[in-house]
Amino acid sequence: MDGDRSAEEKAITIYDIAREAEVSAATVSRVLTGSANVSQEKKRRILQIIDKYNFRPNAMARGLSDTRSKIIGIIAADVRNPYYAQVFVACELAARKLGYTVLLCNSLGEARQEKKQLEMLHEQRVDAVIQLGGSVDDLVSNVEYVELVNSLLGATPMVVTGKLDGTQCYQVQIDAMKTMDLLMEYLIGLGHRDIALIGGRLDVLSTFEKVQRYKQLLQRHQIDFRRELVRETGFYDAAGARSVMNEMLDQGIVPTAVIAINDFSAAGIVRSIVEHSCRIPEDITIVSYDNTYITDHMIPSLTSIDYNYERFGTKLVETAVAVAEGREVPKLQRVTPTLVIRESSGPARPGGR
Amino acid sequence: MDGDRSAEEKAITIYDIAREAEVSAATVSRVLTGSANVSQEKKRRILQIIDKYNFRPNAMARGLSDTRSKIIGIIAADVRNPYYAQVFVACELAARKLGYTVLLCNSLGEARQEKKQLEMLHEQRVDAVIQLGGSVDDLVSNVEYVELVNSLLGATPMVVTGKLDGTQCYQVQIDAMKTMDLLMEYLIGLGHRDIALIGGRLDVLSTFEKVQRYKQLLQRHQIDFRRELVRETGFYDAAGARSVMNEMLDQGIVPTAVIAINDFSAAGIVRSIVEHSCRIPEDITIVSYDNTYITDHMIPSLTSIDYNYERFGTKLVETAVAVAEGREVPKLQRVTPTLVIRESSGPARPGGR
DNA sequence: GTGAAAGCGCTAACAC
DNA sequence: GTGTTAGCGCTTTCAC
Repeated sequence: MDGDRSAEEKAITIYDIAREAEVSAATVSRVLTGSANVSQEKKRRILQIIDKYNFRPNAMARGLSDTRSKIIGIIAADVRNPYYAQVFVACELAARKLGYTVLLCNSLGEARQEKKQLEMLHEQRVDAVIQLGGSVDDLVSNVEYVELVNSLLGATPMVVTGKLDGTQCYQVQIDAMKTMDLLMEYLIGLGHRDIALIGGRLDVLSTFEKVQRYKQLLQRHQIDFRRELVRETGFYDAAGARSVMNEMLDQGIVPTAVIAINDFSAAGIVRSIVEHSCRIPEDITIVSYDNTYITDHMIPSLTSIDYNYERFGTKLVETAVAVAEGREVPKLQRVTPTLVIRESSGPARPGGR
Repeated sequence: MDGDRSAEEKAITIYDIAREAEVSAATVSRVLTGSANVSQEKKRRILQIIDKYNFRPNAMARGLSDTRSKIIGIIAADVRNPYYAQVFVACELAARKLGYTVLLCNSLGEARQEKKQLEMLHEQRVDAVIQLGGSVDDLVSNVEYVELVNSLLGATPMVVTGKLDGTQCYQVQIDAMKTMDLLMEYLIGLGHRDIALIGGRLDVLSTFEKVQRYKQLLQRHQIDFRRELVRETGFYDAAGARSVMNEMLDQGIVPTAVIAINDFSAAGIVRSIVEHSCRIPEDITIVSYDNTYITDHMIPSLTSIDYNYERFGTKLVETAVAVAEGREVPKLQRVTPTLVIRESSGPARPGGR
């Protein structure tokens, strides 16, 4: 019957269904939305025809009339980073439960892309946007982006995992201070005093907060802060962390423990340590952030900070949906991290400092 | 001025712009789309007002009138798997270049979700759907899904990374045979004859093809096929591969090389080997599929098959766009894999079999 | 319970 | 060049 040119077929509409069922389009719409009662008989007829053609209402037409797209836009820095992938999938699952769909964009760290994507999501009339990382991680918010967000905020509520100074964005943050507390208490409890902190950039909010907290905690435990033990790499990847760790060890600086800013960095650090013929955790303990599956795949497996991705995603989406639907939500919410202990950490080696 | 209830503001439309610029809506539309000439003066006025309000045309309304959404839907099995994450990002980048946006859904291996998502994408009137993995990987296609796809294919063209028997889907496949050729030639060239193949499920098309090819190649090189060296795990994760490898080694079966069905599996296999006090690659060589970043993060780093993700994504998207825009494209295209050699592979140990 | 008709925001003929 | 006018495919009053 229908050849290969089937792409040329006129799309079937609610009117086609109505005509064949010998009812009005309004009635078809009623059974589609369940917004009003329809007689059993007609309902049955309509449903059957819908099924016969595998008819699906055009979401654009629907969106035009009721102005709710039931779509949540998500701007992530890069889903190839398993941290974002996990948050994203958690969001998708949570959204699904609430009857929403998610639309994902990757900014790949480019501020310009971020702007374009936010505008695109707005054009798409998503009901809300969730931004995971990117410029909302900046210690000092980009003015241009703030302006754009402010101009769209009336139409499109936003929830971010960091902050955006000068905007009314909702925030769902991981408690960065708390993550450092967990790590440091654990390490210090194991007798570590020479604790390095490696990776990341200080103009990233969460990294900045971690370093601050790290210093506070050293002080609280009366451990001298050694500037040479804290190293930015500028990135959150393995290569950067590896070369910085190499540098450190080559300088004869050998901490008993190192905190990696994320699992990727940890991978690089582990390699550096192993190549310097040190054992993990006997000589050097290593712990990290994010608890992505990498932690399990490495040898030794990695002690890491977990955020409970499911809860994190749920909170992000619930907040977005609540705001989109006009309900009250606190402007700032926090997610509580936990520590997952694996093979890469142990008591400080006797020789210590 | 505008308090926190700004969400209640009426959205600004093309008519608002037109009124303020003292022109007709059509003229505004013209400058928006660039579809016709408008006098410099009016154009300037309009642009300025658009900018003033940060106005963005409603994509739904636009989509309703011209029936092109400029969106490509992507159904992936699970972006938390870096293989899919890499393909997806490659698709997103390629789509961006062609002026398209991508909408991602994760089926998470649930056939029911896949159906729902395909229907949703169709409701959204995406211009095409790209399906990465999931049921299109099945050796024998699911009848129900085939039916659904066939009913939608008229409206929504599909391109898949596997196949869907009984449909007119476009296919962009990785040449599975070729991947095995690369691996086996390399290993046999290094003197390996006891080559294990571990992980995955035989009812997955690409895995099935790999096993078939594996057998063919053994025969061609006059190496006896040893059934005990080929083990399905049912999954593509580390845990499954690890326990199967443990089993094998505990039975005293010690290949000189093992091919892991993907990088995750390789991670599990490496752990098993290390825990059995064997060295890699001196005692056992290990190679795998996908060349995700894991390969670089492991110690030793992993020799793996790469697909050139950028080219793969580009081909997927170009095919989808071409079909959506009514251009001719071959029904079946192939992507050529390459072998990336790292630390985990080397010559067969003398003791061999 | 059901149909007629208006309208959502835009684009695309069609006149002028 | 520019305005007028139909739709695009739905939902939703408003009568009946």
